[in-house]
Amino acid sequence: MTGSKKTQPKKTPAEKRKLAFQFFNEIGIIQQLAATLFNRRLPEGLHVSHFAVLNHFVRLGDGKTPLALASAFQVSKGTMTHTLAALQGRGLIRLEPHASDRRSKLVYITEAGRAFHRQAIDSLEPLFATLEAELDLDQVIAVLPVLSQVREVLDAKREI
Amino acid sequence: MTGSKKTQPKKTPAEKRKLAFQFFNEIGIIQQLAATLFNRRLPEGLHVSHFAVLNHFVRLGDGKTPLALASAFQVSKGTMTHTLAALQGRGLIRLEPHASDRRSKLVYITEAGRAFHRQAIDSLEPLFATLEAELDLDQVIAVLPVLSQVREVLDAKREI
DNA sequence: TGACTTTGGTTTGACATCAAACTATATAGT
DNA sequence: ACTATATAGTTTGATGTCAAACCAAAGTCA
Repeated sequence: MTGSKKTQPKKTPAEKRKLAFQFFNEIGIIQQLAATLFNRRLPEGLHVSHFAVLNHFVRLGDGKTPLALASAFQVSKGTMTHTLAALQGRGLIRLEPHASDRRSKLVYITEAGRAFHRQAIDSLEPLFATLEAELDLDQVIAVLPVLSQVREVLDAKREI
Repeated sequence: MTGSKKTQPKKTPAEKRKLAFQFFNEIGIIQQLAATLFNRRLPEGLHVSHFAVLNHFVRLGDGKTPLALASAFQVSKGTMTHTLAALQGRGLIRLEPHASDRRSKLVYITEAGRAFHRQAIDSLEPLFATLEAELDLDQVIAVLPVLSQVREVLDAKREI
């Protein structure tokens, strides 16, 4: 036995490679499907990428520089400029000059931004509810550590 | 005990909800990081989406209609038209009229396409090798069934 | 058969994203 | 201090993607 609970035949390295590839394949598809469902539920003109920034602020605090955000989301500086402009245009964030570095800025979420975030979460509620009905949430949760590990390894590998 | 092997305190539904959300969060980040690394390794001007089509043909056979491909990749028809045009422009695929339905077409991979696919796989080799070195592949593989399940549920939910 | 509907694919207009060029400020080296 | 280099953010041009409008061939039904 190779440590697995199932009584499957031992896998060759090549088979493992293939399955690992399959892992990323599944990840990609899930992401694609989830993002689409997500986007559809998000209010007019708002994109997952916008929501992600607000979500980041709510979860981890605001007052970050655009560059820090770009790096956090693995997105180019230009893209972040664009995203922030959209959020600012809707009054969901506020950009302030950086006290000690006049090249830089600091980004804060506004009250409207928080409200919007809450609303977006709520609009996801029905989707989540049906997912819960059809999925074994405990299994999904059990998988989290592995995902975190993969994410960390990939994160360490990034080149930006 | 709630069925889990770990002796963690029982989770409330709200906590579970939050963790499930976290699941999609991790998925999104992994996808983002992996796609970026992928794209960087892919030869000039080629995109993961292009590679995905070739990969599909190699793994599952060619001779599919554009619509079938669009559906398989959860992408709009227009996007698929675009992707196929790019692939055809590089001579990696060949479009033929559909014998029995003159609205439709059939897409085939060319020899150049296969060669390209092989080359792309090879260029991914070093990346995969380092990933393997830093990850417990068996754990990653063990997670696949859950991912497949999630994918299926989401897939059933799609509205396109 | 002839009009209505459906369906496969393309086109169009909008937006997200990227990489690279650019501007303004900081920092370092002399 | 002065120049050279590095860094934060913006702008630009290209591409991927989407949704919706569009076109042509099928299919339907009366």
